Amino acid sequence: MTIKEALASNNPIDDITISGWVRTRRDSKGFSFLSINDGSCLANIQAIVDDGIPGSESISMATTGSSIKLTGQLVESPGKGQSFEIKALEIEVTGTADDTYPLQKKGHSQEFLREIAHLRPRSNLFGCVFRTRSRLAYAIHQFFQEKGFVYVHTPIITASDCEGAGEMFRVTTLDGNQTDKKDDFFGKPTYLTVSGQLEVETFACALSNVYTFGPTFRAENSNTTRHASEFWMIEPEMAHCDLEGDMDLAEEMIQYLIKDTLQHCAEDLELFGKFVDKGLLERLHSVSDQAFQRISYTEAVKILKKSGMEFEYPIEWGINLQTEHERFLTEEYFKSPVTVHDYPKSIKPFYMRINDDGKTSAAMDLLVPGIGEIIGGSQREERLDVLMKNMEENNISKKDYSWYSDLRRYGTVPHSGFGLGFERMLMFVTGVANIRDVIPFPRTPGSADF
RNA sequence: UCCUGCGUAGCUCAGCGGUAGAGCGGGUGGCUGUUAACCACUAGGUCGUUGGUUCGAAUCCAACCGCAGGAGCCA
Repeated sequence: MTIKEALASNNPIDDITISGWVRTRRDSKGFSFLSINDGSCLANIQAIVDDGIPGSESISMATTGSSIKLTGQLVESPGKGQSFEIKALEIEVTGTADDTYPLQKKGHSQEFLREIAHLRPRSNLFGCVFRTRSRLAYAIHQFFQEKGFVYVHTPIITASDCEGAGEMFRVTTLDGNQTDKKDDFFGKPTYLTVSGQLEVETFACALSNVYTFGPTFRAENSNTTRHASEFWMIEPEMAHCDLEGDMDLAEEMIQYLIKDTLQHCAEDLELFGKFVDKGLLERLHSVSDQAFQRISYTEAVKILKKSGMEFEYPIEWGINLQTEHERFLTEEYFKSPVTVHDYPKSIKPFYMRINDDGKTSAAMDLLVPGIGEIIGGSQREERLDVLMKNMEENNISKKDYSWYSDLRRYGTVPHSGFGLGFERMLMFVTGVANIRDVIPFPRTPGSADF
């Protein structure tokens, strides 16, 4: 039985077996108390082990970090702090942990725990983070599946080196002496994907509503709390959908995910609210209940200009919003998530649909307090002639991307989609400020341990 | 990649030119239905690395390495 199940019981249980890892042991003359955790939930279960029961001679080996198996009874606890506890009838120390075990009863810094990423899931904080991560992934599938979206697995190895964005990781079997790319495994240069969007568009133009959810790789040398070289991304793509519908879906999804987490990860969120981010629960409730703000890029620039704020980078129509601008909009001006739409076309990639004004693209970014951009999306250019012109202007090879323009050549439809950074969403939901602390084994420039 | 800060015991940190310290954790003993238990005793350190200044460097300077935060890029 898991500890979660045992603790959920309202009645004594005559015969119970639990297995887990010792968090603390408190010895008395004649008996010992153990706090045991198995990761099924945040809470530990307390066990009392009397001297003389089978296995009790090994109680001194049940140190912090060791693994044990207990058989006994679940009984009402005479002590304060827990309603039920286990009265052990038999104990077995499955695996010992000597005094080099790095986790202590006391709290550790997140920096230290990052260095022992193989043991940090045994800490309260990281147990909560990774249980929440699992539930959030499940909720994402549930959200799309309930709406009839089809889950598409786009390739991880790709020859599309474009989107204008991001440095890519080369995938190659060439050794140092071979230089001819024709000798490489795929006969041409290949990379790890930076986005499944272009490929998933082909499925949207067949199955209508689709989504991807998979790993994504960026070889950018970015060193921030919200960038990783390997992360997970969700990319829905909808046929017969314009930018308006795209923004509707993005906002509905964010609210759905927050509500789901509030409902199913209450115990974990309570810990985040207590130790990570005091305002977390209040913010999550307000975000899940209130309508999001929605403004055009042009309006955003006006607001920033009129704000009277001294920005390090003065805002001007035509340049991208800087982090400081985004933070001002979402954290100070609106104090809520903000969707900014219709950006200048010059700062957006070739596949985004050009608006009728000829100056802006049907693009949108969803900004949230504390993190900034959590979603980036657009309506795609569905007109063949306009797309070809965009490709020319952006120096995109028409030959390499003929399969992409074919979608406009054969039965083209208006379609839209966006990308949600999974870890950024998890950061928003948990209040954890560093992306390295919401990924089991984070990969960042200069660091790929474990 | 740029800017800033920080590397002292297993962990968190104090010391900031003159004999390396505390709390927690570990070990030993005691004690109690205990709750980050309590009490006593105890072990534990090339002060990130290399070089320089100085009679003398954990302390001042430089370079390098590592980590963190901010910026750019983005999700």
